[in-house]
Amino acid sequence: MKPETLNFFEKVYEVAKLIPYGRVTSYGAIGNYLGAPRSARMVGYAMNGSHGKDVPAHRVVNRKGLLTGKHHFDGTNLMQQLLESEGVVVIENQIQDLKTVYWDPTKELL
DNA sequence: CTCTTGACTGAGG
DNA sequence: GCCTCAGCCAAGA
Repeated sequence: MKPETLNFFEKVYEVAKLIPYGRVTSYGAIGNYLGAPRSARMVGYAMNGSHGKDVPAHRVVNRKGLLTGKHHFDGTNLMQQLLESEGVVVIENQIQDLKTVYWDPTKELL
């Protein structure tokens, strides 16, 4: 049995918790930090189970800065509202100045 | 076991 | 910069 697979979900949660206030990152960045740059979809899949945990899933978006996971939140604009509350400018599910608020764990956290 | 789906990404036109 | 195609891994039916 490969414990790494089981840790994968937990690792995703840990990294998500490490995201600084007012910053966002991409699924691929987290996956890359975990050593699985090709498992970006799995990161999103893992986030699917982040409900009920202290994981700021609203800070995790795709590489385009698009809030693709907003449909998984209760409200229709909850995810966007949370980000804007942290100082992140979001328009129509699209993060503005992405490179400014972008946070790469492999560069910033390393 | 096989097929489908998904909170993705990179490459090509 | 935008659109489309293919690759990727895991879970559910």
